[in-house]
Amino acid sequence: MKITLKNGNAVEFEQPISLYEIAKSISQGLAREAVTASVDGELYDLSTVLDKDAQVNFYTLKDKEGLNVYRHTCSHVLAQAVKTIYPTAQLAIGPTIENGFYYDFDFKTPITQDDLAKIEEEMHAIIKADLPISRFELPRKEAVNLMKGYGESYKVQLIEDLPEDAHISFYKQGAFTDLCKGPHLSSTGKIKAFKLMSVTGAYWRGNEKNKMLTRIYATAFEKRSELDEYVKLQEEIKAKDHNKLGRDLGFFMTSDVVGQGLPIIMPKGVKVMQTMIRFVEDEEERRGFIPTRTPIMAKSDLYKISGHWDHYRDKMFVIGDPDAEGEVLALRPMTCPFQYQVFKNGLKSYRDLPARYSETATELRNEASGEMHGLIRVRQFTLSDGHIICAPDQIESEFKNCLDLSLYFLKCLGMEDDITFRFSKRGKDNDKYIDNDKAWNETEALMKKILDHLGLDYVEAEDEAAFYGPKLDFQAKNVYGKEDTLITIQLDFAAGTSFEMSYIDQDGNKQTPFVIHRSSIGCYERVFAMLIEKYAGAFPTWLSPVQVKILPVTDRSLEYANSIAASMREKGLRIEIDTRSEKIGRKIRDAQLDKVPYMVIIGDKEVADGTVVSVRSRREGELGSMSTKDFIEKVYVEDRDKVVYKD
RNA sequence: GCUGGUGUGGCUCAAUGGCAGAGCAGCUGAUUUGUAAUCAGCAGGUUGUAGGUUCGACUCCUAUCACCAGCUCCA
Repeated sequence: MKITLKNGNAVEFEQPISLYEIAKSISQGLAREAVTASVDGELYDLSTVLDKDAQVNFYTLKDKEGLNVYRHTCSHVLAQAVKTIYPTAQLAIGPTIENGFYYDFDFKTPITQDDLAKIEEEMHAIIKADLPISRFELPRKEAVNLMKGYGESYKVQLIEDLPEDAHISFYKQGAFTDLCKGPHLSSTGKIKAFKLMSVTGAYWRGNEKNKMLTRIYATAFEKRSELDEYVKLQEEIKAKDHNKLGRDLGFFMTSDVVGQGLPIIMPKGVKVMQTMIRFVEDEEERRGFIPTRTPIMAKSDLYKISGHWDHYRDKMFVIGDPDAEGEVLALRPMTCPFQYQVFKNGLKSYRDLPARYSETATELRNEASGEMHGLIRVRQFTLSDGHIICAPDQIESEFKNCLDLSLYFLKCLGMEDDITFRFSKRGKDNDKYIDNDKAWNETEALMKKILDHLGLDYVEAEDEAAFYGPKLDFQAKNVYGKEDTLITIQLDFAAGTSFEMSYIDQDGNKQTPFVIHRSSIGCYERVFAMLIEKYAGAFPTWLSPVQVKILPVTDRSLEYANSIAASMREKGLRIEIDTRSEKIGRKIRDAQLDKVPYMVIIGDKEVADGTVVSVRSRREGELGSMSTKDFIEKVYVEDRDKVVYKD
């Protein structure tokens, strides 16, 4: 039989032979280091015996495949330790994830973070015992019986979902057996470095109607040093968390008496958001958008037409008792139906199309109490919202314009490489979507055509669409790797009809327009949060709340410092002067910690000269002396041209 | 909403049933200083909130609010 390797070389064997022996025949080093191998694309234990021609790739802990096997074995060690300490706990699932693994348990009495040390200790004992790990298979019925015998009802459910004729594999180490597809390491002693990270809740099968289980998150690495490095990295990441840093830098705060999901943006944060908002509004105007200013609440009638009342009433803040007589108002969760009213005011001609409406809109959504997170998920937010009402033959070019606009903003923020595209489509078995197969199929096909024309690199996602149509989502990850939608462009086949919008075409016939929902830069709170993390609070000059801090060395230079500040403010730059009677080193330190892009030191030398300033950059340190005029111009240009640092 | 954790001055943290404390920040004074922390003094707390247990509660119990992690959700 012929075994072909990754490098194209082939090895011949007379007899059936295990993957481990094959590795050994190639190199002792490989046999020592390999932890798994793929055979014709599928991963197997090294103990697997081959008896026919195959393509074989070996993987070590340097490979993602190998590391995953290692971590998955560690998850079995965790499960075994838990079963040893808590024999009544039941096992659910224990997969690997990015950077580690988890295991879900059903504990009879809940455990806490403090119990992790005890579990870790038991895991060390299991590793020290170096139990050999062996695989065996059973037919479905026997597999069910085995797991029933162990009292593992979740495992029984998992097996029962497998096909009738499936041969079900188990892995055994010592007295512990777990249902598992594998592959695994050959013994528990091969685990060198692991750490239990946290204990949280998680629904069985990810369904909130099911029981909540206890999930233990953990990670494992080949070497202790790698684990330490990972833990250290996690701490560095934490330092960038907008929810901490944003508060420390005075960008926002929360208050117990104000309420959940209602952050208060502090003066410095306002400055950053205002800078973005002004920029976005000006650029939108340049690109043909018409600004609107619509109410933040409306009668429930409006939302009934749009369909939101039926779909999302529980997520809306309703004013007045919906079941009583009289008017019921609701705070707006979106701007769409308000802007449709603008379009409906007066008869529209095809010459009025496309009608591009935009608004910096305050919106309110009653998110579930556990969903709020810093500035990323809040109950009141500011959306760069907008709707384009257009003729069907304008959809593609308008869609492209929206995409161009958002990409331009992302570029100015330095975030263009931080986003991925998601083509969000309808879910087939979800009744939240408007029931119109024909319209869905046509609109999704249209969107796909547009995206492909644009040559956009996107992933398709089922069951992520809006209830009225498919959308293109711009996805961004926060500092912990959690993904959120930043910007979205949506096609809506329903609003034209439901809101009875119309325009008169060239032939004098009444036509129903098409609607594109879109956001320029998304929700300002969210993009602000992402930016805080991206720049670790040290914004590019154009976004910095304070762009230059003027530091007089002594009181003698105060007057000159004030005159420089005045001429800089004249240019529209944001300036502060540190007039405290502190030493210059102290003033520099404080300005640096406040992440101000430029410090200008004014001492007797500068006063005597009268034309120069001494400049220090937050990023590059001391820049030396330059003419006041040149420095002001430098900062002004960085501000005007939206200069973004690429470190 | 669910599971778990946390809540002590503006911030970081002490005080494990027995007098609420420190550093930084703040204020006042002195100092007038050249590229990451000058010195001294002063002031600041109903320990998230409301109940309860106790001779006595930051500490124990109950409820509630907020924050954090995760799950679920996210027009």
